[in-house]
Amino acid sequence: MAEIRRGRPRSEQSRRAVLEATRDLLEANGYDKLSIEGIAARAAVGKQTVYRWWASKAAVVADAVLDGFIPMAPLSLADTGDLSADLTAWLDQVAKATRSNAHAGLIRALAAAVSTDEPTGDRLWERFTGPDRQAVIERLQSGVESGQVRADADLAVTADLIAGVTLFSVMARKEPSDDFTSRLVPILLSGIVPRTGA
Amino acid sequence: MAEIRRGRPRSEQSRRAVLEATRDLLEANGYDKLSIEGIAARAAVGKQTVYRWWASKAAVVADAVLDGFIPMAPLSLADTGDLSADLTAWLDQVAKATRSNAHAGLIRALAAAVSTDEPTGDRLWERFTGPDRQAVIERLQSGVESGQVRADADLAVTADLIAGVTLFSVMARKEPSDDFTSRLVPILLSGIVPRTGA
Amino acid sequence: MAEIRRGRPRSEQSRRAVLEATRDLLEANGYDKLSIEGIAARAAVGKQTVYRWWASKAAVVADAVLDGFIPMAPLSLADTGDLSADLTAWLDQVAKATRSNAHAGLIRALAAAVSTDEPTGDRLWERFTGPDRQAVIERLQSGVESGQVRADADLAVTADLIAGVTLFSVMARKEPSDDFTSRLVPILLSGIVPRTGA
Amino acid sequence: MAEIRRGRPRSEQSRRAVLEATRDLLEANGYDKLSIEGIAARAAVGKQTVYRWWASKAAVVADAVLDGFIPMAPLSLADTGDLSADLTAWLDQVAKATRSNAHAGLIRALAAAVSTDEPTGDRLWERFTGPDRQAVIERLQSGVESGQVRADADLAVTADLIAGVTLFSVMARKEPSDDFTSRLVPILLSGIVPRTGA
DNA sequence: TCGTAAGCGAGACGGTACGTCCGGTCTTTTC
DNA sequence: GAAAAGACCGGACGTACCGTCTCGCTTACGA
Repeated sequence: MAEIRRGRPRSEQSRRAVLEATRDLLEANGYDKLSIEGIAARAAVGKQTVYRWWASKAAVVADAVLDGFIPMAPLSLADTGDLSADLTAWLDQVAKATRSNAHAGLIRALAAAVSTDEPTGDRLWERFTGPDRQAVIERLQSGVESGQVRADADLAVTADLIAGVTLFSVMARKEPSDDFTSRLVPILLSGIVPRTGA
Repeated sequence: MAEIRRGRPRSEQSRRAVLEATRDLLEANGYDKLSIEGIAARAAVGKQTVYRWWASKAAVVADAVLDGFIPMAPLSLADTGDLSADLTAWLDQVAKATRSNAHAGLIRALAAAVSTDEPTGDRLWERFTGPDRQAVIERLQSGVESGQVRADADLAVTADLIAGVTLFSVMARKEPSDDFTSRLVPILLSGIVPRTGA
Repeated sequence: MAEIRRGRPRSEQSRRAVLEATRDLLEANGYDKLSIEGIAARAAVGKQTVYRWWASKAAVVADAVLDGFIPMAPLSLADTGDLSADLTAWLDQVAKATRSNAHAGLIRALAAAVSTDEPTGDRLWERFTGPDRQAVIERLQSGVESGQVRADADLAVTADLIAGVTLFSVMARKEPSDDFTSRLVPILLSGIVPRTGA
Repeated sequence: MAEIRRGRPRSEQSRRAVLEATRDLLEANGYDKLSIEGIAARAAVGKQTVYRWWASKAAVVADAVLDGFIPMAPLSLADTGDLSADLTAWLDQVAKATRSNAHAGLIRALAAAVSTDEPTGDRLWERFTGPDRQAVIERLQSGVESGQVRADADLAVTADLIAGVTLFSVMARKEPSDDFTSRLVPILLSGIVPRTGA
């Protein structure tokens, strides 16, 4: 069942070195000053070794992110029972994280990467936005069970709204007004709370 | 008031040639295969002439967009009196426009440009997202006057939600489900319609 | 007496494959587009197998020549008793052979190889020029015995003159004048014929 | 009449720097460790500047030789009236020069260059062997006038013999026997001296 | 009307990075 | 222990652009 490979096996050490170099250089200089040549040099690895395993700069960055070399702090979406408070707290966390220069730059870098390299972009995008989106959906689902969200609410669309507005404000480099989150949550929730009227 | 300039005045013909070349090459090969060298060559213009008037590739692209050399079809947000129908129609238009390969590529290109060049990016972003955002806000305001939207509704946040979810789906390269728009509008509206309950 | 070797014996088949690949590629692309990597690939042989047995590109080429994979037609220097006619005939043969594109290229390749790799170059040079040089000396010696060449003639120097002028005209890519050979032989002979004067 | 050149003119300083770097590196490491990359680096010149003006490594070397950056000591062929003595002296000079490691390496380098790059090779070869060959022919011609060489002697073929045997001994890396020159000259001369016999 | 001050196309300059090829070496499994 | 396979580091290849710098040539304005 296992694929039998002949010849010298891939060096795990080189793989790590490349990914670590990518992380360091990305932090230091940003995505578009990142170069394969520079990565190889810092990793003390032949350029060919990079080209052998990754198709593009975006692909290297994607692996660096996906394999956890570039820590994108996982933001926990608590479930205290109070959906509004939980969402507000989480969005404040997100706002804070994305406004930090390091992360905002990285996110824009990933946006550029996504723009440039289709297949890798897709993989990166999915892995990058997927888990958080899933967490949001699950929290909303929990809200359904506790009666804070009505049963037929469109959770997926709501999650996309949240992801979208977050992306938008990062890309726009907007200094968010302090109350942006607190203004946002009610609007989001009003789409999914149990109907109050007749 | 007007700055008096000595010496030979700037050639309008060269300016047009550069912007047209940019448009053609951007359409043909995409943003990151676009090069100043290539633009100058196709415009039959000295490289220095480009560098004299524009600070970066993103700046040239921005001018090409802003001066209408790259036609971003202006999408009209009608005011028929039925806010829900108007928004749905407009979002369908947007969805169609942004899914066309040409426009989606351009949008992602602009996203990359925004990521890369801060001051130009801001100008580009504002001019690019501003008018549509303004149109949405005005239509919502008209809804306030007609009583379809409550007076204290947070129009700006709602407009950002719309812009965000649109950007998000373009970047994600998602083929939108046919009913995405029709699922989206009720959620958006529920945040701003007059309160039905007590 | 014979060296007893342990382990798997050297593969004669690989040796032949390498030498044949060398011959083919040398014919096709010339000496300096020849690469060890290319030889190994065409011979379906590991690179290491080449490196195990040959020290350099020149060494492989040398073996290919010496083992007859690259046919350098052996030119026969007849002994009809007429030294002048024999030498003329032989030099005409040599001229014809060396002027053919295939052989001229090969000879220049060998010259380059000799320049590059000292020990192999020497071996190659000796084996390559030696036999013909020896044949010339023997024919001249036979001339001594028949009285056409005087006893104290300097046969070695004469042979070097012949080899030199041949190499020179190949390297110079000169199209030889038709009568070059017939002009050359009298001069060569005049240095070694029996003295006519007092 | 004069070619009107537009744009920035070629930098003479860069040209000199390249040729000087070539000379230095060639002396230091020999022809096949010479690299365009290395030349450009040492000359503090962009690689493209080298590629813009020279087609190959051989071409750079050729220009370096032809423009006198690589001094090939011009060997003077005196005319004392004694042809035999003059030739012997000159050949001793040549032997000494070509046996010095620096020169022998360079000559073999040029041979390799000639082998590799046809048009440049031809130019190089002609300029390199031409003047000496011409000097020999003129000295022989002078011998004709003084009666030491007979009028119908084949001076061109004799000059080729001399050049050939010189090239041959350099390529063969032969340590020349001390008396090689003194054995060579009589043979060469016997082909062209006035006939002594009937 | 003439000089001085830009702007212009052209194109060479020193550089950086590209993506590829090859040189030698090393490390597997297979024979 | 040799062989095929194939990854490793290193380094040069030749190309594409970067942003800068001269050139000779307009094209304006002000003295």
